[in-house]
Amino acid sequence: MSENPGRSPDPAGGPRRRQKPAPSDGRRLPARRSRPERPGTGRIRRFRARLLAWYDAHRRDLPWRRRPDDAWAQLVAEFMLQQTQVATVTAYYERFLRRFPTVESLARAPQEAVLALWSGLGYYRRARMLHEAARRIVREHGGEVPSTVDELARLPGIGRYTAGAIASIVFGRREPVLDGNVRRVLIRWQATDGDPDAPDLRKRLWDLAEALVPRRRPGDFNQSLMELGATVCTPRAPGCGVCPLRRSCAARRLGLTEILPRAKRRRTPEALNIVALAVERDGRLLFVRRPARGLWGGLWDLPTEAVACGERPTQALRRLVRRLAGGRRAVGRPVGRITRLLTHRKVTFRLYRLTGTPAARGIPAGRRAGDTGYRWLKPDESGRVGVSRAVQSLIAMLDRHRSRRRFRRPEADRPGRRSRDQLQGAAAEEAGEESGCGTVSLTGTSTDG
DNA sequence: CATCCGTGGCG
DNA sequence: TCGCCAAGGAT
Repeated sequence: MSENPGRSPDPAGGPRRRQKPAPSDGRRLPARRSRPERPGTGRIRRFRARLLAWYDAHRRDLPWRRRPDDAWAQLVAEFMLQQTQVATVTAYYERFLRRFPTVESLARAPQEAVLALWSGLGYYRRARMLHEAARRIVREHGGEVPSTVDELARLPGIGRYTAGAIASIVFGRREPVLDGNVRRVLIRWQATDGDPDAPDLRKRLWDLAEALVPRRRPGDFNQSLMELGATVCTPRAPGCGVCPLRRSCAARRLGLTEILPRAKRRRTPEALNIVALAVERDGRLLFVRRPARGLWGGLWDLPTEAVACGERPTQALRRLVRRLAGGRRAVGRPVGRITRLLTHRKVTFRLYRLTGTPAARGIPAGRRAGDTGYRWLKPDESGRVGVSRAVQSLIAMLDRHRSRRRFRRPEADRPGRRSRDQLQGAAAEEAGEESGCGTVSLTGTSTDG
């Protein structure tokens, strides 16, 4: 055991060597050799044992852990959990599985129903890919979720992480996983400097994860790593005092837990201004379908128009109304505005209500290029189709606006009683506020130039 | 390889 | 308020 020729990467640099301090000035630590791990070295055995013992004592009771043998349930969970936190997913998970308890049930379902249950969860392409994966599992695998990483990774929406997770958690295969949590844990454990997204570091981390995962209980081990990252080895203020790996953690020894992993630099989100129009007729609201690709792809949307750089929102509104009403004269009354922060965009919606009932009669006179349809929905029906959180907010704002107008007494109609949204929307409208520059054209929201 | 894709929580 | 991050994958 003193010699381990095939063993690597030793997180501490070697069986007997001490960990070299990680430079905090941005230099990288010397690259370590990464080769497949042979099981059984003392350090790695301790790592596994401590982590698994901790997991057995502290694992959270999560919905998908209650049916460990249900490959379909696990697959759904893994799709939902991609780039999404556990707390967010749990609200959607049970409802989705109740509606689609089997691969076949999802494979048969119309895309509309899938997106409706995904509404608000984000990254909607995942829903379409899960849908397609279910169909292919039925068609090509007899309805059984495949058990090897190679087969899994050929399915849409399944990459190396998800394939490893399913193979290990459901089928007990010795396959590693590397997600954001595992990456952070391992980077801290070995006090690795460098860009976590750099390919060479990624490869080394995959190699390390591969070396660490045991033959026995690989799924539990992988989950324990992720669980540790999610609950103890958190990005900020990690709970090192209760960490099962604290005795062997290089970052802790070197006082680098607050520094590692090195933060990614992100661009500041780009400002994007959108006018949206509420077109009401017979108690229904007009929705248009967004193009399948791009932002909020395939979801239903209110009619929108991008505000060009330097343009007043009202100009875009006029353009939108003209396009919808086929040149008819109609006006939009400002309802309010909302702002959504996306990963790399800050989208401001200004909502208007179309006034003038005759105008709504001829709508939609034409459709935008890329739109695949439109429909009129009653308020209680909007939950049945896929809509983004932004649209949910717009609808809620419209509802508040309506009830205010219906119930308020005239003397209550003073600025102090109006919501901030409406006030801002109205103020912006009156001021003829211009859109900020630097906006890009939103896919599917072309200015139909 | 870089960029794109949503949303919510946290300090 | 604001930046960062999350059980990533596709292009």
